[in-house]
Amino acid sequence: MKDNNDMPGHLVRRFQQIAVAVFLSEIEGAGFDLTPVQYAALAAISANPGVDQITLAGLIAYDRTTITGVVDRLVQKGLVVRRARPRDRRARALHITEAGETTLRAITPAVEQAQRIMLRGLTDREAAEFMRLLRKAIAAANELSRAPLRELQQVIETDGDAVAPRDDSDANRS
Amino acid sequence: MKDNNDMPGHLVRRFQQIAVAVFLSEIEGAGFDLTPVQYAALAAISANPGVDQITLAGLIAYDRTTITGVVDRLVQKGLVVRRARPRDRRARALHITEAGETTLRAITPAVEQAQRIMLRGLTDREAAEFMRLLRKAIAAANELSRAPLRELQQVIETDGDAVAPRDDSDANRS
DNA sequence: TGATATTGCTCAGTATGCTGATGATCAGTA
DNA sequence: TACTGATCATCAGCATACTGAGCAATATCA
Repeated sequence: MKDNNDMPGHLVRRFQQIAVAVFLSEIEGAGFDLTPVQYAALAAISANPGVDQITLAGLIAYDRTTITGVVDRLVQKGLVVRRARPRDRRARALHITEAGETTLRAITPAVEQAQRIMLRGLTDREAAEFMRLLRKAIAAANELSRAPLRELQQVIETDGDAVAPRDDSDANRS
Repeated sequence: MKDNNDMPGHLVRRFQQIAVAVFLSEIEGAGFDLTPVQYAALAAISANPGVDQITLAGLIAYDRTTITGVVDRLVQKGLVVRRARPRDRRARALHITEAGETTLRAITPAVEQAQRIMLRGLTDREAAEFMRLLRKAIAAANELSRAPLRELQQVIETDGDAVAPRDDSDANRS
């Protein structure tokens, strides 16, 4: 029988566990209280003001039912606001607040430090190869989970803000 | 600002998400209902009859508070039994049942197939390198999470059963 | 326009993972 | 033996993730 050490699934679970612990430790050390998931969502909202939750979920590969709670917590912390979108009252346009931007800038060093720490066992060359292989494996299996990564494909209808690039003209690709 | 694609933490979270989805899909396709976490625990109990929960947790790097629920579910499914250990009434000696062994044997092909599918984007050579890097990175950061991997180091005191290889004579190794 | 399909979001329920606390038991020692 | 500290296990509480269901609003097409 195969050993756990030969199971990519088991190894990845273990590394993910370490990655989360390192992230939380660094963020807390910097005086903040934000999970990896919340950080990724906050950064994505900052880069795409006015996104709706479904689109946001696709950008960072979260499940649509998970994103609700994550945004709830970001709103509760005052880092994000949900606004109604006049053109589509189903959607909630997400915007980062001043406090959110401030937090995002302030924790970036800790976030980057965390990435280095979790790879401390690898040389720079190995780390680069590791990430290349991860990206390649993920790309080939993206559609196998319920929450695949989705590129931004159309202009986001906001309530007035400038927004991320969108292109309805190529709506006919697979 | 760094992109998500440059963050090992984010990439690993995504791959882990895919790995779990693939595992569940293959297991369900084979007609069983077992999570990756439950499978690893079941396999570890099978290989180490009579282990207590803390030791089991160390063997597969689970948190001690998580293992309780996992074992609960395995017991509920009739795959594992908890027995009192006469020499230490704090501990619960875990044993796999007949049904557990049968299940374990029956799902092994699906488990191995799942490992192949999640790496389908990589060549054999890349897959091997990927796992080597994962193992190396994990080894260097093992102690950074609350639930580090712990090798089996002493004889398990059971309630009469034969037990995992144990050797008190070399108890003085690191 | 009216019926249907789709979309954005939320909720209930289940399964990890973690923090921190508690209870029961055991080991070592004064 | 009484005390102290360590160990095994569990629990409450919180944060992901997912399945599946349902609601409201929009889009589409006959």
